[in-house]
Amino acid sequence: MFNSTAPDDRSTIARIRDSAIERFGEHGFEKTTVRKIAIGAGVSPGLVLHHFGSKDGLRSACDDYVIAEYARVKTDTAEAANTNPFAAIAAIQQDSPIPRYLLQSMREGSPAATRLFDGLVEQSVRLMEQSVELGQIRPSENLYDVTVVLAAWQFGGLLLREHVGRLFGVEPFSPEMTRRHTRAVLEVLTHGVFTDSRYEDAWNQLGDAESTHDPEEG
Amino acid sequence: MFNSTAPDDRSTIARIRDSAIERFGEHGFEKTTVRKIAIGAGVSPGLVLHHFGSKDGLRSACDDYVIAEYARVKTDTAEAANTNPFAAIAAIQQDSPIPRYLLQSMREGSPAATRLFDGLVEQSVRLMEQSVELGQIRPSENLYDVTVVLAAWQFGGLLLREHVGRLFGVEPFSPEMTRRHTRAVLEVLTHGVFTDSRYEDAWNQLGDAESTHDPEEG
DNA sequence: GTCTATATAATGATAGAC
DNA sequence: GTCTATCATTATATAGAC
Repeated sequence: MFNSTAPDDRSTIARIRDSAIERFGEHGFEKTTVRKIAIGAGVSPGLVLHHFGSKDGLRSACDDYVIAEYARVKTDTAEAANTNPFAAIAAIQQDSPIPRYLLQSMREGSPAATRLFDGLVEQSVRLMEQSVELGQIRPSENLYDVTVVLAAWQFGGLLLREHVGRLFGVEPFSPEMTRRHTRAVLEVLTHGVFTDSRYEDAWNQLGDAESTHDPEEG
Repeated sequence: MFNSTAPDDRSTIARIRDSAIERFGEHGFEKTTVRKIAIGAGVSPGLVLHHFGSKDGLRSACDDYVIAEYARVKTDTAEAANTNPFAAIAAIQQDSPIPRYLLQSMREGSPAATRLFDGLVEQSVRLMEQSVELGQIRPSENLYDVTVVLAAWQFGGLLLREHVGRLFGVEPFSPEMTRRHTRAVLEVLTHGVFTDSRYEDAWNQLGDAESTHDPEEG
């Protein structure tokens, strides 16, 4: 899905960029050195800087490429995204360089992360609204907030997949992991976890009481 | 809650440790230098290494201290945790050095993060089981998996609070942020987001079909 | 315990030959 | 375009004086 380019016809610049994406995604920006990237691409360290100006320039080029590539794949699978509101980030869940890079960006808070997160939420909001009209998603007065929280949960869960895998006793990217994770997620998103609305009611009453005292807050 | 020690009676070692906790939590381990820690503690860089052996030794000492301190505070607020299953990590949600350090550890995947996450899940599992017996939490065949996922969501949402705050249009630690975030979370955990169980049913049927073919998987 | 001075290693970046 | 050689900086860590 993310490896459409054959290894032979890649230009030197493309090889450097791919080597950087792989290492930035695996070990993060700080711990990845220009030398290691050069070795991975089979070139000298000087050439890396010659082509991209600086390490930051290289990162920037990687950001652009990865986001464009992600958008391309996402468009290709748009049909699936339109039938299931949570399939939108399915492409990012697999264990390959581009999803890893995006997840690492999110972890490090790099500029690409903001673009990615905002873009995903924007799309999810549209899908949620459509799904409400189609009767698939429960209507809500706070649909936007709910969508943002769901997006944060999705990415956050991905960020902590090593921990989840460890506690499940399975490999973080194994089919077994996906199976159990999806089952638990669907259960919560279908039924919630509380037996009744006592916590929600208590919270709403708290908000009402506060706004009675001070309409500006609450 | 986390600043019970007066500034005057702190030993030099304690001041160095606190300076390190503050900077590791704020900018991460990699980007924090021994020099900056020394400046923050008002000592020379040499003294930092003299007392803790190495930067890694210092990190380890910070891990131990922070986890112990977190456990202490958590014990102090154990009553709250016993009445609401999601108050268990309330202490970590505030904007002070120890929670920030723990969150940063989680982000960087340091050893402390594993200890923290596992400990939190272990406690949450007990609370969930109690809450099911008390009729507050919906019974589930996959209660453990659900608990792990909820823990990952909680931490993950915290990790991405900058993004959530930006999309909410509020400061990441403001009362407004807490209000809207809690409201959205309670809504999802109370009602779920789907109008019916079509997705869950589809998934379960998929699992049944697979296990008919191969009982080892599915 | 605490400091200054320094060793040592690694990094991003540059210069110039080919 | 690509390399080798090198610079300047910065980092952790150590040695020894007080």
